[in-house]
Amino acid sequence: MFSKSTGYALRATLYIAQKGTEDHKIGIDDISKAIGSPRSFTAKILQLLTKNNKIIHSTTGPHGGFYMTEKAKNLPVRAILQAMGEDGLLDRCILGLAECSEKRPCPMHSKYKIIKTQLIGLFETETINQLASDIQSGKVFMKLK
Amino acid sequence: MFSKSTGYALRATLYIAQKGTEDHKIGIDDISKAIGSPRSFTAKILQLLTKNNKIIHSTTGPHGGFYMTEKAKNLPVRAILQAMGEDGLLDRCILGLAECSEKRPCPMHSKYKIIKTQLIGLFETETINQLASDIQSGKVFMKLK
DNA sequence: ATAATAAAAGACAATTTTATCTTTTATTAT
DNA sequence: ATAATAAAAGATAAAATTGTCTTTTATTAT
Ligand code: FES
Ligand code: FES
Repeated sequence: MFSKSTGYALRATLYIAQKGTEDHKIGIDDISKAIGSPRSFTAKILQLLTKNNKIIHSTTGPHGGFYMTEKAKNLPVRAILQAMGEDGLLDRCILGLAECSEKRPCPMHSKYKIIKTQLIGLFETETINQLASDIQSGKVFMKLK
Repeated sequence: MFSKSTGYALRATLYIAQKGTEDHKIGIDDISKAIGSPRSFTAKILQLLTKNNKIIHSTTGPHGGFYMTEKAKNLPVRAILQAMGEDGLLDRCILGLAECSEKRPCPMHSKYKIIKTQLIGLFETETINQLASDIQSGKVFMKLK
């Protein structure tokens, strides 16, 4: 569905939401180990999330690291996709046409749009901290390998 | 969702299903113009579809080109994904975990699986010629640009 | 047989995505 | 002030995807 990068972004954000607070920040080393992603590459991705949409925050230096504000934790998961520039993917034509629209629908459109609506709804209604607390409950998981 | 290649594969196949019969084969030039895809690249992709799963057939020489048997036209659209090796995509974890399973579900799993089931069902139940005839009815479209 | 046609096959190139490594900058604690 | 820490920034590289171009092979019609 999404790119590897966006997968890392989603999982890293959920991890930070779980463990990172303003007075207990999480280092990139911890994060990349926890979610099973390449360290430096993940660092780049987190920079996007701090700059573009301020989903996560970071500080340098000792005791520095990544964390999220309570406000940001209440954002829908979709906000992460937006920060990664992959939000549009949810709206795309499943057959790869330039755009998915009612005006020039592809042969899959009428049936796919119902699914698409649910998909967008899912990313729109689920919040980052809902998912994060589900992980902490121990019933769901997030490590790659 | 799918790669560009798979998009071309889907659209090319639907075009061939519409226009190509054993005594009126369709040339790669015609196909790539019709669906708005790079000619030579599309040719490669069609080779996969002829070799791997025999979804489409082809002959060389004058009056040669691509066509489909009636049997193949009754295949589900999913068969095209399979031939392209992207069938697994439908089953993948939306957060990018190594596998999507009930045993180690990600935090999106329980809600996503309902959508996923519909998605797989859609590709499984829609047949190539159903979509192709919808295109011929003129109500739906398939050109990239 | 020969020429013409069209896909198959192969070589290569451009682009995008993913990944690694090094240097710099900001912050903290001593 | 200085050393230590950790992210930011930058440079570079590997891998995968997408795209182009040329040559070969198979088929048809003359
Ligand atoms: S136009 Fe193809 S899914 Fe909407
Ligand atoms: S495990 Fe993530 S969607 Fe099933």
